[in-house]
Amino acid sequence: MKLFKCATFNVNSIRSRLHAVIPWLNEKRPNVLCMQETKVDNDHFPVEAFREIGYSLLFSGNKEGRNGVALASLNEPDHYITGFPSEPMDADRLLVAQFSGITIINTYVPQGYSIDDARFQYKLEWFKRLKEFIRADIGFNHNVLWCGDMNVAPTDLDVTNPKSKKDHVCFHEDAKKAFHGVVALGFVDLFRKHHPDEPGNYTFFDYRVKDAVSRRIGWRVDHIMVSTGFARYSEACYIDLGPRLAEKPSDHTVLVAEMFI
DNA sequence: ATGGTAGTAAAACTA
Repeated sequence: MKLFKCATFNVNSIRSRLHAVIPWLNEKRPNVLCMQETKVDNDHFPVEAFREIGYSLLFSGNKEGRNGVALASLNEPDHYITGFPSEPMDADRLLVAQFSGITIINTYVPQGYSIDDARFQYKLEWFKRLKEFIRADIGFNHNVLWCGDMNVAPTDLDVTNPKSKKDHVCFHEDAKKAFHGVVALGFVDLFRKHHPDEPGNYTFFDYRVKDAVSRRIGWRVDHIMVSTGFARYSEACYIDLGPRLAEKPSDHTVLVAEMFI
């Protein structure tokens, strides 16, 4: 049995976060790091900084400097896909990498803006499209890790003041239901498996809330969802605040899964 | 908190 470590991190601009990402990656050496909100187009992704410490890179951004997903890995993937099979492809939000025996799905789910906005309906639809994509094109005949910024806090344990957030796009009942629709395909929330009933564990702290981290005002919206069969082989799942200690941290934190393979 | 900050860019827009 070997350990396969997979991490996910919304970097909020990879070029502004290299100083925090590269030292962390070089110290912890996970097999895979999924990144979201890289905010860089494919011609300007800082691949060299990753290659210097022995990581291969997949990245899929856009020309507008928004969104963007990437995947750094110790081994080259056998195969990869960016975006959905049909329009709108959202290649800057979905990246799938196939390694021997493990499929990694890296998503940056649309935030939704406001529950009365068309972008919220787009978010709900996005989960439906993801569900169909996973069901039809990926399947569960092998080990699957679905990682990323899902922009959904699944339960009351996952936000600071649940009563005040019923109409928030990341906590509205419809958002939770859409998210759970994908989960119901056969995923386990790995952080919750290892930390059942434990409140106050957050992966996102709004820059606009003063001293959010020390006051524990945050959201658990970044997740590692593991196919049910594979979830039996987990060793640990934890939030790593390491990159938060750097100057100018991201508003998100790193989430790590350790799997026996 | 009907704020707040940080990122993209080069004035708003998104989170």
